[in-house]
Amino acid sequence: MAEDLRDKLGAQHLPLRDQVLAALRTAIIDGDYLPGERLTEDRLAEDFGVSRNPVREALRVAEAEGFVVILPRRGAVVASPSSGTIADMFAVRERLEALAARLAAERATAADVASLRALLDQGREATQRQDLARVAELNSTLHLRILQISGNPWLSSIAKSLYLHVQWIFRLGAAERAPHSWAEHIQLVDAIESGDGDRAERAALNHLDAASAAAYENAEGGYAAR
Amino acid sequence: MAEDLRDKLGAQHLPLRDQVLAALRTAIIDGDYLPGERLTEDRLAEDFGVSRNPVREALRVAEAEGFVVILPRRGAVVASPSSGTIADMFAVRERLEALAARLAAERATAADVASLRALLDQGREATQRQDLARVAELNSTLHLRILQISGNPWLSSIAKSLYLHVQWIFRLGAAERAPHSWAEHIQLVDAIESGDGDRAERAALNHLDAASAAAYENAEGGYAAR
DNA sequence: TGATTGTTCTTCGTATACACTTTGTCCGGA
DNA sequence: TCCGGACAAAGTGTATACGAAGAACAATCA
Repeated sequence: MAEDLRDKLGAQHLPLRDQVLAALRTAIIDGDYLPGERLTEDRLAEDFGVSRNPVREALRVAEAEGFVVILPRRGAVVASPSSGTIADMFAVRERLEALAARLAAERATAADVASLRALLDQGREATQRQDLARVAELNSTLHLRILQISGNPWLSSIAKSLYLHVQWIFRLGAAERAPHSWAEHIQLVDAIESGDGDRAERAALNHLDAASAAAYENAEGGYAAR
Repeated sequence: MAEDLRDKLGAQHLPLRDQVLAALRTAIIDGDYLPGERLTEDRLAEDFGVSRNPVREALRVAEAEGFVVILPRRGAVVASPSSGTIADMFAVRERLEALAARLAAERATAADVASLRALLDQGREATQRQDLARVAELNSTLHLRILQISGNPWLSSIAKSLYLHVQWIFRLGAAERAPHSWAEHIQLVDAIESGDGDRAERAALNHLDAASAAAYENAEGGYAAR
């Protein structure tokens, strides 16, 4: 949404609130703050070495993004993704990523495809090295790249936020599926390169189905603390 | 997302920041603050009769929702929806509302259908009275109700936010299409009542196509002030 | 004319204060 | 022992003030 303005002037200054937000997100995703855990403003301020104001502003955004729940007069707690909402999430993600794949197929330039191919290569290599963390990282990068190629800012920003939640939900456990899913990625990029929107959409749906099934299995374990 | 917690205790206290956010959103949607207009914290604080703190927190959320753009060290301006992003918006909305219609068809209870029918009746009546403002309002209510019936909180919250932007984009101009779109609404509710997911999805897509075409025509005029 | 400088506006972050809620603890009485 | 209320502690919600730094703009000077 209007990135054109954003990098005019006054850019490159990262307000503290944004840094706090980023730190808070990763802390939640990484499990440093567990679902259900109470997040008092003072404590966060101390953890991040800032005053209460930046923390408060970051918390409001984190709430809008669904990472925390704020109870009036009672403060914030880390949200708890229930297995019900996992299915819901994938239902939405399926639609969105299918659209992204179609748009990407219709709009991708040769350079776009090349960058996707490069990611695939790195992924294959990392898979051989059994470097699962790296594979997971490349996995995210690939999906976000496709979103970017789709050229639809709404799609991009919404799916990006969803994607963060996906990572949160199975930061553990799903790693072992990564090598498997990489084969599906190749199909997806092939389809995008072909420029065939229908085919790309089918490939994306196929991938999402498998991922969703895996997530579901994984979710049976449960992760909450409370 | 976790509304179950929300209405436990400490509820019913609406923090100022939420009131400010609501007021800000409607002010932007209603065109009181025009796209491109500068929003200084002091001014907003004065306009709403509060201190700067609640305003700042509301602004961050408004930014996350895409209503304003914040330039570091320069402040906030009302976002400008370009006709490019209108098409993008409808592309996303199409997918999401199609999903919502399908889920609603699959999950709607008799009471749900009855509430939709009631809205249709009110809409027909308002159309006869030529009360376009009321028709537009009922239009929103209907769509949001379907989202709610879908029972998917992600879908609901994302689509709701998109919907606000739709209203923003043609708060004027699209009103005259409302009576026409009402016929499509009846098709949609019929399909939901039938419990046939495919049919509901087709009805939603049909409706969205028409709305998107109308929005596009309407958008040619342009609305920005800058 | 064009570059530089200085002033002003505004945001950003910090600190502080205080009212009000919620929560937890303690104590006395049944 | 158990209950209930008083009381204190913790934490949020809001307001206010202040200093630092960036950005915009006008005035100045070459």
